[in-house]
Amino acid sequence: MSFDVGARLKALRALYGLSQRELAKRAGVTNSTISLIEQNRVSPSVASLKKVLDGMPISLAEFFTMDLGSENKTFYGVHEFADFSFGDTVKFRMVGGSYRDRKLHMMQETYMPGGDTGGTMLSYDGEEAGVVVSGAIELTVGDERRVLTAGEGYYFSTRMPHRFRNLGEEPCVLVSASTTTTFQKGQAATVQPMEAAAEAPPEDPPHMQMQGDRTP
DNA sequence: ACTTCGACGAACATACGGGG
DNA sequence: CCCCGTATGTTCGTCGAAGT
Repeated sequence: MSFDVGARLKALRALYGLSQRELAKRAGVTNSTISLIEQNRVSPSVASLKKVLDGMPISLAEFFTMDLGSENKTFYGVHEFADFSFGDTVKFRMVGGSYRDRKLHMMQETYMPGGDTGGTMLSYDGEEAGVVVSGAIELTVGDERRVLTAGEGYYFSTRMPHRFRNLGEEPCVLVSASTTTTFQKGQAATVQPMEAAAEAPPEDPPHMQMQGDRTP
């Protein structure tokens, strides 16, 4: 993938003044997992990366869009979406990634055959709805599970543990919208530029309001 | 159609060497 | 001695091929 997940994670970890062990402890993973991700020697799943980021006050969406600046433009061309992917099988394109104080999270999601948000079910505040554009996707929400095909849709509370998987043989494309920003635990963070992190980690980590429970 | 088995990758536990 | 990041070996789950 083109996005350097490892480098960004490393910079963010430095930004918040955390060691690999400290972040691992907060996230509930091992330090070696953090190390492997930072070296780009593994391609973490959506669920795994979210779990790691739970150790810091930053969402998945912010993780991928924090370098896009901030501008309230209205129209977005094909090449003006925020692209991020997980391995080679799950790709997201978000419109308005750079929109200031964004309240809505609108994405075009592509799941290649075998594409999976991860074995660990996702769960966070908010609601999400979507429509399958092409292909088929298996959606598990709580105890419910269904394969949705083109033209079908879904709407659920993202507090419910959920998972997307493409069990078919052709890519699945869907368009989704969620309240706040998907994968987000709090409001938009004020994150300092990556250069600042590399040069001198701030004494006070960027502040953001948290909604979920979190160990200090 | 179903089961078995091997390959593969993610994640884990642990050990190692470097730097203060 | 402690903390750090990295390396290594192991476990586990998934997937596809082969056999019944």
